[in-house]
Amino acid sequence: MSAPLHERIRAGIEAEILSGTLAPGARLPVEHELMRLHSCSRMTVSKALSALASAGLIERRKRAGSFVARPKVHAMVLDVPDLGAEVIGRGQAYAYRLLGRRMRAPRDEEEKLLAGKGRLLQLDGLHLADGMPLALEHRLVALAAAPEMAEADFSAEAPGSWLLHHVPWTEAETRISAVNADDASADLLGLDPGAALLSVERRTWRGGERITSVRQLFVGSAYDLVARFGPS
Amino acid sequence: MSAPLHERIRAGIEAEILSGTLAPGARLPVEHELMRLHSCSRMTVSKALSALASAGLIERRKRAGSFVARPKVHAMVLDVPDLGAEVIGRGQAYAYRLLGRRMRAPRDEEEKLLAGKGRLLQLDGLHLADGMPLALEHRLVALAAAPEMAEADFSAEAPGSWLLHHVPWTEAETRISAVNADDASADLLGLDPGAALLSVERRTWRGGERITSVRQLFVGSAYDLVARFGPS
DNA sequence: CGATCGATTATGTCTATACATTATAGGCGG
DNA sequence: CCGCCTATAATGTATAGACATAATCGATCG
Repeated sequence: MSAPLHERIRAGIEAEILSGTLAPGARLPVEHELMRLHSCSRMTVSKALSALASAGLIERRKRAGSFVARPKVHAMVLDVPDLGAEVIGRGQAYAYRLLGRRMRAPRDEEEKLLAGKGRLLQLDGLHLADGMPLALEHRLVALAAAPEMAEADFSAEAPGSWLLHHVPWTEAETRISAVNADDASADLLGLDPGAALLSVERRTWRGGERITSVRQLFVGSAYDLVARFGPS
Repeated sequence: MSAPLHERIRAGIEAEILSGTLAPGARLPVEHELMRLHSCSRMTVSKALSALASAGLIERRKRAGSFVARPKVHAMVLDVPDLGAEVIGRGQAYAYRLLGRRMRAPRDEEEKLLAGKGRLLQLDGLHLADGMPLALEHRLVALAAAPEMAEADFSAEAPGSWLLHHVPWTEAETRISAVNADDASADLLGLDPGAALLSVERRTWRGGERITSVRQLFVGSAYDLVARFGPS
């Protein structure tokens, strides 16, 4: 019942926008009007409007007033799951099987950029759900950014999960595409060659420094990425 | 040079967090300390801290102080592009070719849910970039939510773009997966049967009312979805 | 010794006011 | 009629203070 006043004002205007009562492009009451409506000070309505503005719902223009933003390119929220947690959350047994582990020097420009001054740790593995192959993972880690990783044991915890808990990223970029399985991948995943795979490539940074680069190949029929937008 | 004071304070603390100077869990100076440091009022530092808190970078606890949040970043931002704008942005020519258009009654439970009290408009089409097939689109629109759409002309503007500008959504859910092309789809996209396709299924709402449901099949090798997280 | 309870300290909200900034509208001159 | 220019109306930033709220620490009492 007793949410803060600025929050109630914000929610009220948000509801009017989402319901369409306030159409895109519509001008909403000026701050002094809202002050009068809610019998409060200007700082309070300003706080409500600032929140709406930073959420992209309205646009504020000096001298002109505040307007409902025209919905441009919408953005959605894509969950970046810890794969293990995700599988267990679906009630399946999760396992990670390490297939290969090498420490080596960077081989090309892209890898040099990742490695920085140090060497690279290459980790190949298989994610399993209820014993069935779910995804094939090829990962490169910059040892300069995560030196402790050279000694880590990945029989219990997958590298992705280990990294998330020890060297969390602050920036990341994900590319999602579809590819046909080559013979080796198909064999490891227990599929026919040519089967459709969902490819998720992710590069992560921590304050400008590259941490890791990973490519996960999901069995197309066994995994969906889900993104959402809206009042959760 | 002269960014607002609260913004400079916010940026300063953000930088310390991202660089690791302030480690996760660390307590940061109390508001009165920051007031003294920057010779400003409490409202100003409070504004800076509020921004950091709403961005999830810090956690504020009464009586205890403010702490750098332990990073449990699970979400990234996925742009939902207007496909035409996206293609043109890459410097290619964009076209949409309507393949089929029918008005009909809902056929199953899922479609009934979408249609509401009205009928459905089914639109099948092909997105082209520089004359090459980019994606096959199968769309169902609830005419109850967008009656004007029955008369719209889709030779100039794709249905997705039309909808975005006329009946913008407020909630959406996207499922992304990979599938092998069936014979008909492969033929329309100019691919061999079995080629990997990126399947993007999206359902949208406007304040509780279903608007449209679309499945886009992208040529796997020609299109990447990109998601980002981090200080833009 | 342990549980409870109050004092203290931090954040949370709000007011009233002041001045800065900026885009617009409308007037004024050419 | 057009272009400049200024007054004005809106938001943006900041101050100082008041009271609310919540959690923690420590002291007191059973």
